[in-house]
Amino acid sequence: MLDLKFIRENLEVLKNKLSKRNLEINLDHVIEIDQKRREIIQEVETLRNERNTVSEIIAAAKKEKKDASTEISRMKEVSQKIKGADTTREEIEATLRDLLLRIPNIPDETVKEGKDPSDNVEVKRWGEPPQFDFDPKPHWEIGEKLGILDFERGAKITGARFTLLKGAGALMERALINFMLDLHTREHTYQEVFPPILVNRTSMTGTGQLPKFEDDLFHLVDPDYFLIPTAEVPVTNIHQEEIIEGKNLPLYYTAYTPCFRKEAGAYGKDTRGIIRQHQFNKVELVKFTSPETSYQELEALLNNAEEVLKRLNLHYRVVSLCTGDLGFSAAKTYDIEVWLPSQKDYKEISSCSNFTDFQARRANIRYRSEPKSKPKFVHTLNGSGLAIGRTAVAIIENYQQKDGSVLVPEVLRAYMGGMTKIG
RNA sequence: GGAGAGAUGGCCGAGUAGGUCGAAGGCGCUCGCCUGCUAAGCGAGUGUAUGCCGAAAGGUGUACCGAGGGUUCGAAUCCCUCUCUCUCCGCCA
Repeated sequence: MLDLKFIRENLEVLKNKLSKRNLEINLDHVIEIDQKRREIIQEVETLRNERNTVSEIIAAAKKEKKDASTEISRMKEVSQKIKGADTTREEIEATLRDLLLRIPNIPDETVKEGKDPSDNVEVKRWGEPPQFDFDPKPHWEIGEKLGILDFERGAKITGARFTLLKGAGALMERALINFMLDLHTREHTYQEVFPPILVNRTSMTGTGQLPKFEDDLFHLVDPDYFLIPTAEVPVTNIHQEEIIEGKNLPLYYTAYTPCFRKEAGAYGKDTRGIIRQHQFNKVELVKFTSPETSYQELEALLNNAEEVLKRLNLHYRVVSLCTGDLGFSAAKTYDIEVWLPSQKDYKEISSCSNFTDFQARRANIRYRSEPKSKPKFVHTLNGSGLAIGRTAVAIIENYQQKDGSVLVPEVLRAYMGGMTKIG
């Protein structure tokens, strides 16, 4: 959410900046509603002031046992007026809030203007694609043959885009989770948390999934809860409605959770294999920082996520998303894309973003730089560190052997009971 | 799921025959005084949000006593609904 005052005072600049995103936003309407809101507030407050003043007179009169019936009947009318005006005020404020919640974050200055993913900027590359003296197979063929990925049974148990992991496949999933959590907690000083994976409407609104993207979420009707699409939601909301002491910033959290996405609008995309599932595992990195340090913290967070791929010795590149491809809540985003031999292309495996004060304002997460100073909004950041399923895909494809087996990356062996090869 | 208790300012905790309560008192914190250091003591101050006035200091209006609604000229106080916390019982990984 953007600051209403900021919108009011920087309307033209803001229009220009938001126009770089690939969507329509009507800010004039917001200004118009805000104007109405301010007028009605004035009206209500003037009436209330009258009521409060006369109430004291009535109280004094009653105490002295004097008659106050004239004032009382006059205040009856005033109260009626207050009621009416207040209802109008509430309606206007609800409308305004809903409008504000649907305005995306402002892209950072350093984000390139562009329409779609083709305009994203590659900022770095690490390692080399592996060379094969045979035709590398896609992970679903390898996985099925090895008996570690079972698509038919996943679909039978639940439906499309659900997969059953078996044996070494399940083991590798667990090993990857542990490996990543250990790396981030022991070497990158993140605190491990395990949050609820069902959250309420307020939390979803706080991080920006609601009200605009309800169709992408799995929703429980009774109670009115949602399955998280990413650990970003519960972890960022840890400090919802809190004032953090400045000396405690920055805060680093890491969490493993399953994630659930409807993938509405992705029909026909990545239908084979486990690239795009309704349920997948992810280790997430979340930071709460002061506004001054958030961009350098973003670079550090990106490095922390990259480190996972380096240790697994998987070739990847990093791209900086252009304004048209930037997510709703983000001011700046780096995607890490890992090399997939079967596609001869890079596939997103992590997305690291600075949300500046956008989520903090929605979720009301503030900090005090000095013990007595006025609370200000923190900056929130997060990134995948990494998506587990897609990491498994990358390992299966990049470490595949001619005989159909898959070598286990060195760092993972200790986590898999010393296993060096699957198959 | 059943029965009961509770939710007040940074914390503890008063305040229920409705009116001058943004809210006693204590703790904590800040500033000052005092004491050869520390402690104790004394004095003053100490919530948030937002509008208006002011260069600023500050002044002033409005709202907030878990949330929402109702009764009333007027609600922390009365009524209803909800949420959360605690205790006991049941069930359960």
